Amino acid sequence: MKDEAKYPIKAVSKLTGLSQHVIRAWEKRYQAIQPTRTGTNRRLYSEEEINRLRLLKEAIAQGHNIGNVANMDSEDLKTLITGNGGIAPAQTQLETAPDKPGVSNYLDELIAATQSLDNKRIERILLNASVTLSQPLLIDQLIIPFLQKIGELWQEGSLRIFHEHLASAVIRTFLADLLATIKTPSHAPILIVTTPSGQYHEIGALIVALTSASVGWQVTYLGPNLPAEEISAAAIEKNARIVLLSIVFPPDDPHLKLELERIRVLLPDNISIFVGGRASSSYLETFKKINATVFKEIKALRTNLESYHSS
Amino acid sequence: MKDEAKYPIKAVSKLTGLSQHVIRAWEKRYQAIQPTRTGTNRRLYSEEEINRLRLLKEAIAQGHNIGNVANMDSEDLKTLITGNGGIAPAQTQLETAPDKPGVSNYLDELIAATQSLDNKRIERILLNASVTLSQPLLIDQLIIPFLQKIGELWQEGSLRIFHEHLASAVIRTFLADLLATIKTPSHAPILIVTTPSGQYHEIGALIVALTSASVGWQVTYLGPNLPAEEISAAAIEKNARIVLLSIVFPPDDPHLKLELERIRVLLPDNISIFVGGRASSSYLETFKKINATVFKEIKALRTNLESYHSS
DNA sequence: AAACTATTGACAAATATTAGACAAATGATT
DNA sequence: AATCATTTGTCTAATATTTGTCAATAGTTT
Repeated sequence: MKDEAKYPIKAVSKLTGLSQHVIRAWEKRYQAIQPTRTGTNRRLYSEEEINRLRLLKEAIAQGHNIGNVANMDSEDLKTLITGNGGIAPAQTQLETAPDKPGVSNYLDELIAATQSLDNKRIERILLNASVTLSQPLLIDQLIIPFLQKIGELWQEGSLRIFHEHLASAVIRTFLADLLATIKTPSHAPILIVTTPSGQYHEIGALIVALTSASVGWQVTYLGPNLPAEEISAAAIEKNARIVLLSIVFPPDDPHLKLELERIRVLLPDNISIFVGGRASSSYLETFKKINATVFKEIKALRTNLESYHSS
Repeated sequence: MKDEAKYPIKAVSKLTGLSQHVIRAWEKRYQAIQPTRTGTNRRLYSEEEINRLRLLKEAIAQGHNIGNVANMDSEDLKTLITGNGGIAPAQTQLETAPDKPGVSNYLDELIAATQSLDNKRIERILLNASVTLSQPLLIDQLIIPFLQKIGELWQEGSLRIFHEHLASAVIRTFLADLLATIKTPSHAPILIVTTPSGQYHEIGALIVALTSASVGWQVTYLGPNLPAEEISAAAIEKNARIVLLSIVFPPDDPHLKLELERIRVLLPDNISIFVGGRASSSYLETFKKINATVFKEIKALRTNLESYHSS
C-alpha cells in the first residue's frame, strides 16, 4: 500500500475543482493541508490531502466558512458533511477474530468490485457469501469488516465518496433482503428497530434488525431518523417488548440525550430499550437514567436477546 | 476532544429554512438563542441551538406567536408542538391517473397493511402485484399512487410519520430488488442514477433507475445526495452515456441550480444529463443552460430513453 | 523559450453585523 | 366599524470581516 503517488498542484486543482490560488491560500492562511515539497519547493499532494480538500469544499458548499472548518481533522469533517451519516468509523480495532479461510477472499473481491463500481458484482459476491457462510459469520466477518475497510480507504483517499455510496446502497438492500427472508413464528415477541431523530445511518440499524430476527424475534424495521413520539407510538401500537436503537454517537450531543430520555418517558415501563453503538462515556449517565441495555458488539446483542427470552 | 462543531449563520439558515434576518431578529428581540461569537464577532451556533430554532419554527407553524414561545425552554417547546399532534406543512398533489380494475384492491390492501405496521404483508402484496402487473403498470398505477396516498393520509392525520417510514423502507428495498433482478446485456449503454447534493429523497431515484433498466440500459445506482464532482467522476469512470438525476425540487434553491451547472461543466460533452421531477419554472433556465433533458412523468422518461438508443 | 510554479501584497466581491425603518397582520379599544 | 397599538417579517444603509482572485516577480521544468 505504499503507492504514495503524489500530485502537483495543477492536477490537484483539476481533481478537486478548486483553483490553484485557492488551494495555496488555504494552505497559507489556515494550514488546511501541508503538502510535501520537492527539492525545488514545488508542492506535492497525497491522495489523502486531495480528499481532504474535497471534504473542505463540500463543507463550504453546505454553508460553513473555510476559516472555521479548515483546521478540523478529517474524521470530524466527514461526519460534519454527511450529517452523522457515512459509514461507522473504523476505530476500535478489537481483536480481529481469526478469519475463516475464504472470508478474506470475499473481502478482497468486494473491495475490488466496489472500486470498479460494479454493483451487480457486489450483489453476486454477497449472495455467494450468504450461502457459504453462516449468518453470524457473514455479518461479523464480512459485512462489518467490509464497511470498515471502505471507510478506511475513503479516508485515506483511495476510494471516493461515490464508491462508498454505491457500496452502501447495495449492502443496504442486501441486508434488508436477508431480513425479509427470515421467517419468524407469529407468536414470537415483537421488537422494533429504528434510529432516533437526527440519526441517518441506516446500515447499523439493519444489522441489529437482522441479528434480532435471527434469534427468533419478530422485527418491525422502521428505517432511520424517527422522533421520540413516533418511536414510542409505534412500539405501543405494535405491542412491542423491546425498542432497539442503533446509534452512531457524536462526541457529546445534548439533543440526542434528550431524545433518548423522551423515548423512555413516552414508553410504558414494560417495554425495554436496547441501544447499540460505540458511545462515549458521556452517555453512560443517560443510559442509566433510561434503564437501557447497551451493547457494543453484535455478539453481545445476540446473547442479550436470547437471555431475554427466558425472563 | 470537545470539538462541538459550530455552524455559521449561513449554514444555520440552510438547515432551518429560516432567513438570516429572522434568526438575528429572534436573537435580538427575544434572546431566543444566544450563539457564541468568534473573536471577530461572527455568530456561531451549536447543534442544540439549531434544533431549538427548528422547534421554534415548528411552534410558529402551529399557530403560536414567536414572542410568546421564544423564551420557553426547549423541553417545554417540544411538548408544546407534539402535544396536539400537529405535523408538517402541505405539499402539492397530482391528478390521480385512471385506475385499472384490480389495482385499487392492491392499493387498499397496501394502505391497510401500512396502517397495521405489517411490513411482511406489505412485502407480500408488492410481490404479488409485481407478478400480476406489468412493470410500467406496477410503478405508475400502484407504487406512485401508494406513495401519494400515504402522503395524503399523513397530512390529514390518519397516518403518522412512522407509518410512512415503514412503507418507505419496504418500498425502497422492493424497488432495489426489482432493479437488481433485471438482466441487461453487458454491451448495453451505461446510465448513472443518483440525486444531487442536498437531495435525500431516494425512492424517486430508484423508480427512474428501474425504468431505465427495464428499457435496456445498464444502470449504476449510486444512492442519494452526491456532490457534483462525485457524480461526474463516477460517470467518467464508468464510461456512462447518461447521468440521470431524480430531484424533489424546492421552490427556488440557488445551491441546487449551481450544483446542476457544475455537473454539466465537469462532465464531458458526450454524456447527457436527464432530470426528473416536478420543477418550478424557475429552473427552466438552468435546464436549458446545462442542456438537460427534462421529464415530468415516467412515461416520458421511457420514450426518451428508447429514442435515445437509435441516435 | 515556453509552460509551470511559488511568493507576496493588494484588491474587490461576498458575507456578516448593527441599527433603524417600514408595512402587513393581529388584536384591543372605542 | 373604525382606530390605534403591537407584533413580526422584511428591508436598507453603513461598516467590518472574510475570502477568492489577480498582478508582479522570480524561480523551475521541459
